[in-house]
Amino acid sequence: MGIKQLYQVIKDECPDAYKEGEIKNQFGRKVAIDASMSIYSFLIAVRSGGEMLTNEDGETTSHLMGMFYRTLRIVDNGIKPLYVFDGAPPKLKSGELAKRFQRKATATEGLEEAKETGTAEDIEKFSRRTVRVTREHNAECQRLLKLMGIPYLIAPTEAEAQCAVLARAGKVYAAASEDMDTLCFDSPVLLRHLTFSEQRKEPIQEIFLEKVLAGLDMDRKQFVDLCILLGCDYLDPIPKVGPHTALKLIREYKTLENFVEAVQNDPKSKYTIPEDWPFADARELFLNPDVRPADAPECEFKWEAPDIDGLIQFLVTDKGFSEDRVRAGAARLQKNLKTSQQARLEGFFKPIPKTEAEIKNLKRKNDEKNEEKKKRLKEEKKEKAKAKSKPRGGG
DNA sequence: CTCAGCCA
DNA sequence: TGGCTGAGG
Repeated sequence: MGIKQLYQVIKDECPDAYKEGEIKNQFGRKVAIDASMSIYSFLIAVRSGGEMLTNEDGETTSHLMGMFYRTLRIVDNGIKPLYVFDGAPPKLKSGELAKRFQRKATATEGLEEAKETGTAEDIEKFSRRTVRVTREHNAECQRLLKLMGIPYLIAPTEAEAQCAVLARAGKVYAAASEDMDTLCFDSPVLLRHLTFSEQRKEPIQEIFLEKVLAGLDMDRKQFVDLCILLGCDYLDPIPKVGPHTALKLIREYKTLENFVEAVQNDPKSKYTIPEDWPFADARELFLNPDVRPADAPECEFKWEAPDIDGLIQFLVTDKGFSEDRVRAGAARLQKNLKTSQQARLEGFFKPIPKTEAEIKNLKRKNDEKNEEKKKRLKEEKKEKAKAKSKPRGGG
């Protein structure tokens, strides 16, 4: 889910706050990945004939397939992934969870109905909506990662928030997520489309929080308020408030307190605050999430050699994977561990010293690029507006 | 989802 | 090489 429309706002308001590029540019970087979110998407996407993959005993293997091959691909690109699992859900989120549960219940009813009367596509559609990540999925993926030599940690509550802490502390370069929420948790850098960029033609987006804040001319608190207005996972959206209005409202009222008060004091206001709208709680969740500090012993992690025999036992013997493929995968892990050691020895990760003149030159080039980007976006916008504008409005 | 194999 | 398709478990 995430913050609806936030990317659009950033694109419009602060074009220098993000970069788009290839996965190769991420070589040598450590990134924190929300494991539970990934598992969810594997359960939905890794299917054959609409059904999840299973071993002979009927145990689901989609999550292991996805986790195994995606991690290999990331590692092949010289990226060092650290997976972060969700802990307990935060209290406020239980409201949202209840809603999801309800959706799941209705989807299950729908599934029964679809099985009676519907087409194969209907059945498939409903079956995808009922997906839930279980304790077992998480535990099995943790076992897999351990065998692959890939580090992971379990967050006290939300993985996204923990990823952000690690990025903020410099333990990883960025939090990798599709979810724009990560910026609200104060991750300095957010990587989007890290994985599906190669297969599809989409570029990797690299979003820089500092530049977002500068571009919007907001402090973090205002930014979080903006995101809540745009619509977050925790709260119902306010009708009639889209990206444009949300921005305008925060600029005008500065805080959600002021805005809500203004609406409630104005019987003719065109906005309606939902019945149960604990925005201060939601804000608190973003500003002070329950996380492990980055220097806690639980946040220690390192990349190790894969346990090949263990992988064969787990994936081949227990889960029915092809031995050749698993061995080939393990070899890729070993090979990349070596190349990254080599790169370190050769000083790849050391910052390259720059003279004053070089720095100045880089800055100038950067500014030029940003100007170009701004211009280009402006023109795109103009053309869009032209295409939209009606022949005559009257007046 | 990713991989492997095939074909332009 | 790169896009497409079917298999993977």
